[in-house]
Amino acid sequence: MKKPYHHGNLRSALLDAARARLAEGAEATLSLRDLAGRVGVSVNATYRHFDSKEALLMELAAEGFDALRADMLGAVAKLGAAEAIERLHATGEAYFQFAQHDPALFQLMFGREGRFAEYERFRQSAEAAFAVLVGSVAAVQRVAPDLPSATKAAIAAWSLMHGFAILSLGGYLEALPEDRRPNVREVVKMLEVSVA
Amino acid sequence: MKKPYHHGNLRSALLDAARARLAEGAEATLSLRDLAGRVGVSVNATYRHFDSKEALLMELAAEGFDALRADMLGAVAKLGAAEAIERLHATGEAYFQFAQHDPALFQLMFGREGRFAEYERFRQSAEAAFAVLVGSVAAVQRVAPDLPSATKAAIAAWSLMHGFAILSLGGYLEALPEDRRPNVREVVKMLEVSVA
DNA sequence: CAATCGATGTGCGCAATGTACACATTTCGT
DNA sequence: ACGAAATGTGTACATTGCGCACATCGATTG
Repeated sequence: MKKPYHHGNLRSALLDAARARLAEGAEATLSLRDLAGRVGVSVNATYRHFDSKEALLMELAAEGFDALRADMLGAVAKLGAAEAIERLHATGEAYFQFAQHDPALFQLMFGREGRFAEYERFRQSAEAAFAVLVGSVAAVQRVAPDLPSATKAAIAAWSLMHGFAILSLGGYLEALPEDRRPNVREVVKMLEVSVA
Repeated sequence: MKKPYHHGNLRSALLDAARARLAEGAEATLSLRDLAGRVGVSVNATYRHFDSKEALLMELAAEGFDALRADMLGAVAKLGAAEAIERLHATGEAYFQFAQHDPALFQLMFGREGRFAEYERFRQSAEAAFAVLVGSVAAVQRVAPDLPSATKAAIAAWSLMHGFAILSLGGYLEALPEDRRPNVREVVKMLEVSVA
């Protein structure tokens, strides 16, 4: 049994390999040659499935948003029936956990100075993820999700969680003794006031 | 008048060139060869002043924190005598303006997944900048800056401003109509509640 | 004042990387 | 069955960060 000329589904295989490398924290050293090698294919075969390395990373980032959305929805669902504020807490905590769980992917999703925002594919996934947050916030406010107050509060909430995630990942808080820095739960609690 | 063999102060000249390139938004395409060329020197001359490209970027990022600190202090100073809460607002707004004014530098300061945090030089500057925020927050709380409550609130405040800055720069908010997204001032106002 | 030495700069070279171009192989629709 | 579309390979090139040997210069020291 020798390996066939055609791979079968190179595209997803490449993405899998890339995800694995990211999980190893090797974002900087992620090369197409490396990916192609792992999948057992020549470098240029990758260009049949992605216009460029950027395009491949963009796809990865977009899928990251899909996963983030799923995580947040899952966390809320697991609560079953609960107060709206509890659901907001769960949403925020899921956001933070996601960042903790796959820091490199998280950085990829946000760290390119919005260069990915040009891709429709990317924007859609990012917006869908954001919509979950808006929903949670709107529920707390007991208003329709498309009201300015809901989106504004949601952006504030997103900002708070996102900033905290970045600062945590970057190690900017490690200089402080543990009792002087808030944990996720404490930060999540602040969501309610910023949403009020 | 021909140019001398020795440059005179290559180190700062390189940093200036790098800053200029960053201001042009060319973070990704910032090469040592490019910098050396602009300064009129061979590539390897740079290695007499920086151990690696990373080291050069780290220095840039550290100086970024110094500048950020100066900006925040300056904004507060310009207020003269004022309510503590006003000073906190000014601090937060200065933070955001800094990010807006030099997005590439800002990303450099935070976007490397904290890889710079290993450098003492970097950590010191970052902490000094953070100390300004802690001071502003502590003043509002009327407590000593080294109390847990002050640093915790300061981290929350930092998170909020930082997250908002990143989301703005990344263009993640541009999908929303203007009247549905908060501006800096509105976000800054939320600092008081998260600090209360 | 000249010899010397450390600091600074140059040239050449290497391995890795993204990507273009020409060509090979396979699959599929008609 | 056969030609076209899809997919993969090989070669090649420019760019990049960086190492090594050597050149140049300013300061120190006898």
